[in-house]
Amino acid sequence: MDDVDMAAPRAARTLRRTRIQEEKEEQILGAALDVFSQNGFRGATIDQIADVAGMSKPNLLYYFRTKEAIHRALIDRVLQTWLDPLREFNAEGDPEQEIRSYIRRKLEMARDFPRESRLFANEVLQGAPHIEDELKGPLKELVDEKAEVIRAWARAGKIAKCDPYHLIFSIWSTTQHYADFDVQVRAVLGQDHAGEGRFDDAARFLEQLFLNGLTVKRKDGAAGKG
Amino acid sequence: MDDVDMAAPRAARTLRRTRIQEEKEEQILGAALDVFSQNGFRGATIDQIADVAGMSKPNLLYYFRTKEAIHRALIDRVLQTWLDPLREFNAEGDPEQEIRSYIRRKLEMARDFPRESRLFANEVLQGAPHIEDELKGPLKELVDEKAEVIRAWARAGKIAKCDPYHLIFSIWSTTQHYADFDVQVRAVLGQDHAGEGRFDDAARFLEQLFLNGLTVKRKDGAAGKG
DNA sequence: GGTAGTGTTTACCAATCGGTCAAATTCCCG
DNA sequence: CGGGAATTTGACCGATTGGTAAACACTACC
Repeated sequence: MDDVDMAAPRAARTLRRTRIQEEKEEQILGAALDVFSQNGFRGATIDQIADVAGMSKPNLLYYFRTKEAIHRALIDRVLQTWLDPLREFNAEGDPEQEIRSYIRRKLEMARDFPRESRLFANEVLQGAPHIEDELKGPLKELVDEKAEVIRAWARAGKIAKCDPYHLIFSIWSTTQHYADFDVQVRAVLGQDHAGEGRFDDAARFLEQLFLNGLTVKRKDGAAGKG
Repeated sequence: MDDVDMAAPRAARTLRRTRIQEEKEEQILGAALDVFSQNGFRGATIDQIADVAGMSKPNLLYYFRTKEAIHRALIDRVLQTWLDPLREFNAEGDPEQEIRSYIRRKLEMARDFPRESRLFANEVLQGAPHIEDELKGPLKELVDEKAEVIRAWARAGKIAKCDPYHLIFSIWSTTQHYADFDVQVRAVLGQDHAGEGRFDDAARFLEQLFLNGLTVKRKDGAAGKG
């Protein structure tokens, strides 16, 4: 291999990564997270990212040769940590407790990393043109694995029988809602919920919902369908 | 009022609406729904909309003077029908049945009008710059009203005590998920769920979730928290 | 302290963006 | 069929888009 990969960012063609490379790439990815998560891929511009990153456009393009390259690097980095909560889902643990803490962890991520959530939301919403492979490959495999865990719990009578895939979807959607639709949530709740208490309220509600549902528990246990 | 409103589309400044006006505006809004729902406001272009609508850009701009005008007309039209299911939420009905049919109606809309769902999702995700007033005004008022209904049901012991706002959020998020994150849902479910059976599965799962939760119902009714 | 990369900037490019204009065409009604 | 309004088009505009070229500045290392 005589010729270097000219498609890679110029800074990556050199052997050793310099201090400046680390710093600038960090700046760029941070700015790109801001811009891509707010405008989606098509709506984001390199100028905008360069502006937020505090550098000139050609300087930015010295580190990432194209808009796609920035987006890809960002997706790759974020996807890793994003699926961690699901990976921690433990087959040996107590089912109710596992579901409870999964919900809680996902809510914490919605609260602490809303931009990351919106980055994916934008991408998937717009047809996932850049992450199709990740969805059909690693993501599907991980979900398949965890779905089997849930199914085993249901078979063992530890939780109610239910479709494990739709259970996972419902946990994703309810928790990520507080990041992706934040402005709507805050608009509906109004000024009095200005703080971050809505995340605690959401945690309480969702734990109740997923474990007990809305039906009033009757003393004689007649709540089951007749 | 001598001078006409020059900010309005030229076609609207005339008194009688022509057949052609009706038809072309319909074409444009249909195409705009396609394009805006897939790319968001910033990511959409007039050329693209004109192309999908099968007309030239100047011709399109004869009916809607700006990109914002198309978007606004689209939002106004769609927002009306979008909130219908929530409006139908009936205080006098049976709580469990009302929640059940609300979920079902929302799922049907996710299945039959995914573009409309994605239009709003894109808009809210990107900070709702064009519909802030609608969220804080009419939407909030409608939700406030229905939240009071739910609260009354809970007080009367007809359903479990819970935060009505987060209940509504969770119904929105779980149902719209099947429209907004459709590609992800299909990627995870795989080829075997290629048809539209996933909506039926989702309906079954969500009804069970919202009414009974995941905890196994015990004969002695000990499922309630101690 | 020179020099070979490494990093940065200015100037620029073609393509696309939202939008305008005047001329050409079509439609509708008497 | 005639004529005025409604509609459509091609040519065009300045701004912005993603990206490039080359000169310039810096920095690390001998």
